[in-house]
Amino acid sequence: MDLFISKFFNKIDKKGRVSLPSSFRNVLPKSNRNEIILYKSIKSPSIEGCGVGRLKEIAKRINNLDFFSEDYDDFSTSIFSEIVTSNIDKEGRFLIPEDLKQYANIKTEAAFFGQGHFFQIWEPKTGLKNTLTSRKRLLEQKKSLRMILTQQK
Amino acid sequence: MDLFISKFFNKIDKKGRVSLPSSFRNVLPKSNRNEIILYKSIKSPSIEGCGVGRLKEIAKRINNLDFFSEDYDDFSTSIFSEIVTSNIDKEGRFLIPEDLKQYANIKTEAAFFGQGHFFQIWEPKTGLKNTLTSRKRLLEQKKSLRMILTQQK
DNA sequence: TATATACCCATTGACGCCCATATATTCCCA
DNA sequence: TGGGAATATATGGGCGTCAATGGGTATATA
Repeated sequence: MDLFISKFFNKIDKKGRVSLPSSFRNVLPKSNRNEIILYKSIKSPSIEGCGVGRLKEIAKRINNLDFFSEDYDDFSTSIFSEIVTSNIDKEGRFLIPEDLKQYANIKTEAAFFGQGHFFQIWEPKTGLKNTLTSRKRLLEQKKSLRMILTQQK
Repeated sequence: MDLFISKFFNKIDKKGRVSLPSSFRNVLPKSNRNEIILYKSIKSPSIEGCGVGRLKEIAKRINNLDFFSEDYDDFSTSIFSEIVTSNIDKEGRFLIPEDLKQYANIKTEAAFFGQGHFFQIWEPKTGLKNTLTSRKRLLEQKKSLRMILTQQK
């Protein structure tokens, strides 16, 4: 499986380490399994993460913008300076930078939610609450959801 | 990782030395890890820096501007004539020239912001303020930011 | 000679690597 | 097919290494 799916709840130890769920580790390319990138989610108080390969794609896209435009700086600043890399140790653990933990209000436990091509890290209670409201929103538009689910390609 | 990413806040000591963040040093080519170039940013009160190899890329981008426009001369002059080189010592530190420090209003601490193929050095508070306004501008065009971050190839 | 800069050494704290354990899962063989 | 062994995962902790920082001294340059 090459997608981040399912959810996991792991503890953060005294040193600040937390295990990246094993199934998530397996999504990372064999060529670079010991590094991930993390950044603040735009839409929610959570951290988003994925393999570094994605970053290179992003870099390429930004590089194609007009170098002397204001947009270039905005993208470049908001993305490159806000993204951090984190190394995964031999046991599959990594460190979440302090400011990101604060942003997501994460203290002693982290909830990992698969999102397909990336994943989110939440404070457990907040994350669970979010899945509920998220699902509720979907059910309120059940009709369109059914359309998507049953639609044939 | 071969990109300047994330942000770091380092102190400037009595001798004027400041550590180039370790991860930034690793971006510099192994062949020339003890020299960087610095110049005043055109768009903000900050210093931009990169490895000397990047000079060619800068030249190319300026060359792509309309040769007979006013911009051409202005950019060309403001950038090339202002570029300085700085040596990195054995401990990974370098000196920021006095006029550049003044331009960016840097006193005792420097904030390094990754920008992909180059980096910026800011007075910490000013730099943080800039990331906020920059992000705000982008959120006003949320769609385009999401495109860059989540778009699949 | 005075000032600036490079090299050397030292300190501190953070992080990576190694080893250990407990629990869960898979595998294998009788 | 049941049970035990091997394996994998999450978690805890010791310790060495490296990054950031401070300062002394030599060297160079004006």
